[in-house]
Amino acid sequence: MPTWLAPVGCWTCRWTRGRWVNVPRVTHQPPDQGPGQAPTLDEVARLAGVSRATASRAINGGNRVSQSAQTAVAEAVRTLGYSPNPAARSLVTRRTDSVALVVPEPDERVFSDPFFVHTLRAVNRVLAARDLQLVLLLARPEDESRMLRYLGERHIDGAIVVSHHQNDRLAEHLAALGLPCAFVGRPWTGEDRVAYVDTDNEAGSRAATELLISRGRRVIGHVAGPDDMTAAADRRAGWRSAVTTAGLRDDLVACGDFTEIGGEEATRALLAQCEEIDGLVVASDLMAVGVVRVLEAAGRRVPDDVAVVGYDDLGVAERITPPLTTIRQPIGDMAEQAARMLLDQIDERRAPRAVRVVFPPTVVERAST
Amino acid sequence: MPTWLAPVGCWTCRWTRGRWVNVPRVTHQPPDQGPGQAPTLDEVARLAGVSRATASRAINGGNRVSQSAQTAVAEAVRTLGYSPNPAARSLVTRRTDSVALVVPEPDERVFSDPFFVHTLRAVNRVLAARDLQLVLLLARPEDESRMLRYLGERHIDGAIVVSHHQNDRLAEHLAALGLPCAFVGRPWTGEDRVAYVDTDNEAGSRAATELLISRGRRVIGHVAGPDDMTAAADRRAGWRSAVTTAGLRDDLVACGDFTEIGGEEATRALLAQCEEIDGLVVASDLMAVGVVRVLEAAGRRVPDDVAVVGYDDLGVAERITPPLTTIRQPIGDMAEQAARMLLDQIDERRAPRAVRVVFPPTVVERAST
DNA sequence: TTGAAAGCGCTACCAC
DNA sequence: GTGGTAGCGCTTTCAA
Repeated sequence: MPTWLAPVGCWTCRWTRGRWVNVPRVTHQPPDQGPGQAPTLDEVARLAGVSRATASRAINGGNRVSQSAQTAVAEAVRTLGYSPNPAARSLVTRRTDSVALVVPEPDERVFSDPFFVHTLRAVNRVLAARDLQLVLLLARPEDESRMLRYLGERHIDGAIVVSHHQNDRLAEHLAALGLPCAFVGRPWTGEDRVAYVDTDNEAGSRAATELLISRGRRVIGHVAGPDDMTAAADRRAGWRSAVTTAGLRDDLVACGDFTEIGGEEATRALLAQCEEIDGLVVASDLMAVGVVRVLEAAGRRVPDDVAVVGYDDLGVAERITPPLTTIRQPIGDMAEQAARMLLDQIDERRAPRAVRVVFPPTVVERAST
Repeated sequence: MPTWLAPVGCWTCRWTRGRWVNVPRVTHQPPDQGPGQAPTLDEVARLAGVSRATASRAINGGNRVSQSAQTAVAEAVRTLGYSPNPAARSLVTRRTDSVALVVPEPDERVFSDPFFVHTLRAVNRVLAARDLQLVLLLARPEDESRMLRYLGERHIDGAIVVSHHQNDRLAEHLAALGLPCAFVGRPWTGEDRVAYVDTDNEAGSRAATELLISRGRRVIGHVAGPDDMTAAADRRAGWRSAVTTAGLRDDLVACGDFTEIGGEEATRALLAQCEEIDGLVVASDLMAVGVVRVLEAAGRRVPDDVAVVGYDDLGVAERITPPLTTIRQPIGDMAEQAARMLLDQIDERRAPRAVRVVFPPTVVERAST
């Protein structure tokens, strides 16, 4: 704690008119009603003049409850300001009505990449419709075990996993737990034990490369994503397959980390390796931003000297100069699909089924090729 | 669902070598152990040859438990793969060991603004140390009631609220619920009923403006944040106070929404209103990025023709060209402090106390002034 | 140091 | 339709 910070609850240090002044803390202590003993179902029932069982039924959908009882309970609920205790409820229903979105990434990246935002929104949309609460589980490598413990304790009814890496054995762990789950992006291992959605990254990247080839480019490099993600590996494979088939160089690869900075560094490396590069297939639009920046700093015009294709098409691609040709993956649809697959498992109350759904990528041509 | 998408669980549609092929779904159904009846404390106790009470004590810190019982229980826990049922536990302890981070914002903004990332990380750091789980509650205006319900049901032990707006009466609601909470940023109303941390936004903005004045700028505009946030209002007040004191124009204000686009639009408006502007005080660095972009597009050099000061200093400011002079607020410290204030309340198990802590802003000079 | 037993607040079964 | 009642899995007295 900075030394100038007064002890909480006594003084406030305020910077006013160029100097520090101490201001006595303003405390307005409300009539200390404590943590306000919440009303229980019992009290509701009593007030409504019915039994606990009837009150419970009335509150949960009102099956086999008379109109009069229904309204009496509703009235009692309102006057008491009652809301059911979720712990008690899930103790008996064995459902928590919440679902985790597991993101095994250091949090910086999560928030800089539009990929996550889109996923999150789509998932949230599906869940909200079912009145399920989404719990975001950001697990940096160091507290992976904490996360696994949380999942194992069944705080949640199921999990959606995105951006999963090679060394987190999440798919196996979740399968072993028998916890309903769905992956966005093919897992490295255990892919036959869990449900997942993916796009055909290899085909997308191959299409990107073939586009450059058809435009007459002959020295085509690849800015790849992190080695430990399947999407990155597949995209690299797609590029390689296309350049090999065309009889072009297949050694011009540099790895980035799906960030702008990563794209910059990879491009510098590639340029140092080979000056004749006239095309670049980049594994994400965010990296492509860095790629273009470095190319222009190096005096190469895009697309005249070097044509660039990105991947994702989540908004950045069309905002930069020049607007980026890219491969679109339907993230929203994918995430929605994953959410629905999860709900299916939860509803059937059984171990995950290894369903997989693969979405098609689309080439989106703009000005960078 | 797109028409090309095969029914889940039957076929997978895969784009291979330029055309669509249907691939039969690969299903590996693990021996259906159902949702794997989790072991209970009872079974642990039986296996360890002790009573449930002793097992419970052994698991929760091991007070008043013999060494032998302790190890026997530990052993049983391990072989059974036991983990306590959180619902049952919190039913009796009346604690859920999780805390909400409430963000009443449409989710796009949350993820594009580094402010949130920094807050999130700081809060997470404090909570993880205490083994509390953070639940991110993103509440767009339309499902605010859903969020309030969630809070009212006591799924969580307390809440940290950031980026709170004028019309969500969160402070009152939380105070009324008697739910422990801490705000990051002064709430509009109910500020005498809840604990909060803030920076002295008015002083910071005044300092920014005075810096421009001391550099000889005489026509100083302000790109303000959304009207319904206290930080924006305070920063606007700081600018106004400084320009008025100096006898300068105080009508050159345009509102943005704390995004780059918002900054662009506001700048265009200001430029249209007055061509002689030679200084701009901008309420956030993110907006300042847009401001600089529009200024340069309009042929004004920064800082030669127009000097610009931002606000936040969370990384963007130093990365753009020219590096931005800005006002730094210690977000990390603020969020940490808020988290600690919340933990204090939770530990004392009583209604929130209206403690407030105000942090100082700092002028950081770079190349834009 | 231990264990029996009393709940925590709720749902769901079953007999009425 | 309704209400009594048996738990859900755990912690926490309290008496031994």
